[in-house]
Amino acid sequence: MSTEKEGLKIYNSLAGTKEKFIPINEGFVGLYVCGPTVYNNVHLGNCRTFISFDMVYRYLHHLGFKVRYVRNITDVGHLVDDADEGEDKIAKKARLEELEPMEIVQQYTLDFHNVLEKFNTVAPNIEPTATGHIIEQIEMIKAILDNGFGYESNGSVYFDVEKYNASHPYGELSGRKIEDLLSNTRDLDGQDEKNNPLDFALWKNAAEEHIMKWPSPWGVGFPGWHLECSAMSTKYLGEQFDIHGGGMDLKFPHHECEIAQGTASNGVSPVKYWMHGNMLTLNGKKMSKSTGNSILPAELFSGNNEFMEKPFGPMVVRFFMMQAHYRSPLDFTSEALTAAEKGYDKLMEAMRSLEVVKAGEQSSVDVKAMVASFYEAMNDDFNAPILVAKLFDAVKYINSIKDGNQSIGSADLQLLQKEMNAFVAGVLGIRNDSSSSNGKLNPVMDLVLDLRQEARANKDWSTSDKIRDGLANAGIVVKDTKDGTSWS
RNA sequence: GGUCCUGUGGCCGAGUGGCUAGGCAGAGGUCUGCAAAACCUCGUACAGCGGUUCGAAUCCGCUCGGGACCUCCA
Repeated sequence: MSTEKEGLKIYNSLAGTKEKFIPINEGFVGLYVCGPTVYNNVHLGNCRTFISFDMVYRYLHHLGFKVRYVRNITDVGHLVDDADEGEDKIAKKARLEELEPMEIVQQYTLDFHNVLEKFNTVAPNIEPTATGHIIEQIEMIKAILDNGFGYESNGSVYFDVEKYNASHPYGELSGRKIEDLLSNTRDLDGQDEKNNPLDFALWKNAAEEHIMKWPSPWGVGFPGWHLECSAMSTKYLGEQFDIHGGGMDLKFPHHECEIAQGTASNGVSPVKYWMHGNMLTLNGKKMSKSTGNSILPAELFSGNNEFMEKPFGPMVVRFFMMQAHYRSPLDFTSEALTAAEKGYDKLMEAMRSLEVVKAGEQSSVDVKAMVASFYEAMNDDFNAPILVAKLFDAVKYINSIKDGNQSIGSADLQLLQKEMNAFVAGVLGIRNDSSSSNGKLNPVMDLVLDLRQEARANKDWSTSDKIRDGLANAGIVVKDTKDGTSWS
């Protein structure tokens, strides 16, 4: 396993190229992923990012790294827009629904966990909330002020981008130049507090009627959005850690600001490898609630939506996502999902066959090379679609063994079983969702198929077909193979 | 308007300067009482136009189309 660990390459957004992954502390990985702002149900686009980084986490873990995986919950500070009176997203939703802000937070945090559980994602090791780290955020602001990269204005504190840029490149992650940013700045009302439109809030002064507010050295207020990730990643992963992930749309300004905040407070760039997942589109267009072009996971699973011809299970959706690279855009259509569903069924069927297939004298295929190709694919910047292709090579091999056209030695069979399970269930996070594991149904099916077998032995085709058609109507497919009859 | 990404066979999607992933769909075949499944065979695709090269879909330029960010967004 250690040799595979050496070969991992990661596309680093900061460098714009694939780089060999060298952890700061050998054998350990610090991984931070920007979590959701819990003011609404997560939609499928949000889920893609979390599923992508779940795969990243799973593979790192599989390689034998001890990973500390931190993913935050944003429950304060995320403003609706950038104007000074911009409303907090949580507070706005609370006002609209006449609920306490923390009721909103609770409701949508539960929804988020529930949905991710359905997608079989592994829970992060630490899931900190912004409201739980106000003190850490205040401390970080102090450090930034002490180092001369921030200023106070009317009870708010802003980050001085221009001053920072004089000594550090602001925009290095997103490839922006401060001059371009300045010339493109849109006029927003009520930005008198800032020295410069590019400056971003570290602490915002809160008005009397504001519900979510805390005392600070600068008065009563609440923390800026970008700050929470910096404060919490520093607290749990250190001033500099290995991997920071998030959606592409967070690259600017959010991640750019995190680099600036970390550097301004701690003196070091906070992250070694920046990873960005690409967007999920629906019928060719970006998912967006405002235009109605979005779909919630629950609507997808139930089939209660206007976009899909039928319901799709979470594992089919996950498999579909794994067939595309995390850095590529992916388009979600009914047709593509239907195709993915068949591929998923085929893979699951082969996984079952792999458990019952018999070992022979020797292998007709180089199984070690096959397994090596799994690692090779994933080591190349987590190339899950290539891995899936390689897994289907194995599927073909397994089916051929079953048909007696190929053979496998017992040591190789054990190896293949172990690695296939590790990659399908462990790394890709794909589990068998089919109903065939229903314990109560199994003895009934054994009986029914036994009766059908008797009829077939007597060449009583009308009876055997009646059973088969009846089962088909109930959604159960019967397959006659050389080794007997199976169903699913 | 600015910055950047992208355009692959019927569909979805990898990848590479020359050795032509994979899934789904389609055609033919083997097996089967018939099906289903499985297996075998079949598609010479890389937006368009130029250029570099012995050779490009892969590099460069332009044109057209799609997308992201620049303002909240996974």
